[in-house]
Amino acid sequence: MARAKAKPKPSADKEETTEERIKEAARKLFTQKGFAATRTRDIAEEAGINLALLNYYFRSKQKLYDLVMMENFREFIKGITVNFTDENLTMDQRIEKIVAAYVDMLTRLPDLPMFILNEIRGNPSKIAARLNEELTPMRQQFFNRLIASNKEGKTDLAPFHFVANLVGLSIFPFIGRPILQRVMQVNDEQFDQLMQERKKLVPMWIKSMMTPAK
Amino acid sequence: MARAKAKPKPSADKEETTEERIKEAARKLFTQKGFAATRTRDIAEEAGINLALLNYYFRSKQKLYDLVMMENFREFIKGITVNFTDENLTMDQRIEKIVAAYVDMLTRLPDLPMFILNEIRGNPSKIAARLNEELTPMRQQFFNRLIASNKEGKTDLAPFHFVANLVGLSIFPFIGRPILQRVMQVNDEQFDQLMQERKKLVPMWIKSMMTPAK
DNA sequence: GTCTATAAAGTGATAGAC
DNA sequence: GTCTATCACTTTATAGAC
Repeated sequence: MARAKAKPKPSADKEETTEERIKEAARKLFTQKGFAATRTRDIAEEAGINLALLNYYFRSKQKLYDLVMMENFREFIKGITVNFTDENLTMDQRIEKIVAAYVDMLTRLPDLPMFILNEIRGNPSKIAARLNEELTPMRQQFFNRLIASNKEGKTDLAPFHFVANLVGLSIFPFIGRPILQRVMQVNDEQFDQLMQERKKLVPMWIKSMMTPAK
Repeated sequence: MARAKAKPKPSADKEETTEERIKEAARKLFTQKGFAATRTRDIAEEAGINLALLNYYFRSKQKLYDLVMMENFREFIKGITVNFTDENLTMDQRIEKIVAAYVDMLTRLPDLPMFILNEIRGNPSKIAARLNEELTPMRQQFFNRLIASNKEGKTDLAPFHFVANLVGLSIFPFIGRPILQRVMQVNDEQFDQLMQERKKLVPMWIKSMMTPAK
């Protein structure tokens, strides 16, 4: 959303443009602290540029935030949607892929889920449209497959509980990470190790939930 | 933390004092939108009083926030701690009580978990002290009991996974409620019904995790 | 494109009348 | 105790020089 690009800096390969530097600084701070708690001055400082440049490239704080927010949002649901479009997988394989995708993404971007959840809480309708737009085609596929799975007598779990459990078991440890690590006295390295374990454990647990021992 | 109490309003039973009205208005907005996004003017309006009164009763926005935050925090961990101090319960009964306590509390106070999680993310050290203080005695009891449970051959689940699963399955549906309700097309009444179901389902699932079918 | 300086608006907090 | 009016400071955004 830059106004002009007189000198797009055709310099070295790895060097990023000023516009990108600002956007990435904004993403870091917005994602960490939210819209209200982030000052444009902090973004400028983080990007190593002057405050005026921020308004030169992006018209306003709000515009910059909206841009970052939409990109974050797309990143967040990417991992989920991809693994539902592959027709050649069994339900069990799909579950394994989804859990692994979540664990990998959240290990990379630990602040993303809180950002998304806060954003949705603050602007239910704003995000809602985009959310429906992105997920609706997948939802139909998902329901059909779950119903088929039910017909085979594999489970009688309500779809809501199934999704809540799958997503909760995958995402919650990252959301509650600060509390969990402290209470359970686990360091960063151990935490990552435990999350890797969960790639195998969560699908196993999900399966055992569907066919309860009792 | 009122400065003066010249006229404590000795009026009718149900009528609340101005100080309480302000605090409850502050709790509502702070819990919903966080510290930075909440303006003292909004709190005053929500409480139906003038802005100056807020500073009369509570010295500053920060002081008022700290007060609300500590009370929220205490409320949040109350449900957990209570059910660990009762010596006359089996581990299974304890789990049932914890899940039920969470579901009931979060049905009443749906914004509490996000508030706590945001607060901890923003001020790791500030909360950390109080968190340790409140939970340390319980943690030792918990570990001992879980180890005892392991010795009986009931489970070999790592304590971290056990806690992450128990808390995640109980709390996550409330945290992800806006997304879950939309994606799964569940209305408010159905949601409450599903949460009541989980009071029985979650303990069952936790048990089945400990003795995997495979 | 990038900067300095400054306008314009927002927000927390207080003084002082009642 | 409660209000109105206002100060003091912060923060976003823009104007204009380079």
